[in-house]
Amino acid sequence: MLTRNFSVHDYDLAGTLTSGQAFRWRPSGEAWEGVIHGRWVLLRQTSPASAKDVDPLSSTIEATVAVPEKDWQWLTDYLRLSDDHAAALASFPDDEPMRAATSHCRGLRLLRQDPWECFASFILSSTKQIVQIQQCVALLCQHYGERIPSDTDATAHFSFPTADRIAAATEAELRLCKMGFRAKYLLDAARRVSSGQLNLAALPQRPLDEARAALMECHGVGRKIADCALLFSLGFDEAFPIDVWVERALQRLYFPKRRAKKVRLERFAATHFGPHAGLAQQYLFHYLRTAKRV
DNA sequence: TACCAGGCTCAAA
DNA sequence: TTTGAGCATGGT
Repeated sequence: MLTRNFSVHDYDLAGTLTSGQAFRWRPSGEAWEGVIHGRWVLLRQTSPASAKDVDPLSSTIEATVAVPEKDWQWLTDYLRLSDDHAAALASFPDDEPMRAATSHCRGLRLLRQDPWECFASFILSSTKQIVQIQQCVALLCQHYGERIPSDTDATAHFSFPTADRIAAATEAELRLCKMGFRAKYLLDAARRVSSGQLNLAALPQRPLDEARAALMECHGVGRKIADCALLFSLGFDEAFPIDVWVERALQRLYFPKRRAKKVRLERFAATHFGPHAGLAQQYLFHYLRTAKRV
């Protein structure tokens, strides 16, 4: 089967794919083109024709692949279609910033990406704009990924390179992908994963603090990058990455009168936002980046 | 031209 | 413990 429809509720596909958690999605007309676990995928969201008895939040995500699939669980997992989104929203603190963010970014969701791809991508993210991260990741895939089939083949598509493949490269070679000083960081992480010194697949079974510490053993990986990998790929829904945008949001919305240090914000986030703090964080991030005035 | 970007390391105070 | 320079690169 090359195409399958998924019924969804309160799901903003475009907002989710462009909210800075994944870097390989490109618009293709009304649809979105990307690569998930080495498969080329085209996703299109369609809303039902307006009618009184139709839930306005219900819609369909149509997925098209290039190679026939029997089992689509990989896509259900990636898009987290089985999540109880209403319960997650209900767990958020009932305060004005969260009400504004959830109202403005209706249907925003978390993705569950491949751990290595997610970790490597965020290693490349430091002091880069999202557009630049996308360009850098695309170059990395072109140089070190495997070419994969798509529906048109008008443009080449590539898988995300394995840690083994990147570990076999040199820092100078990686720098050709415009990653600058991050090349040595990516190489260090790839070597640790490739050698088995860092076992990403085992991290979900460990406590949050231990999993974070394991990732931060990699040179160039601090708490922010580790938390992104934990939240967007390893199933730690309580992880709360604090980057410049989220720090700005927390400062402006929760500590407007006095400047709070990063450690203070981390402690606040760990207790204030509940078991789905990571999703709350994504709402604040996307809200601040897309709202005209906050 | 100047500033900034989903940061982090390292040295100096 | 805290602070700030430096790191590559490209967009605005």
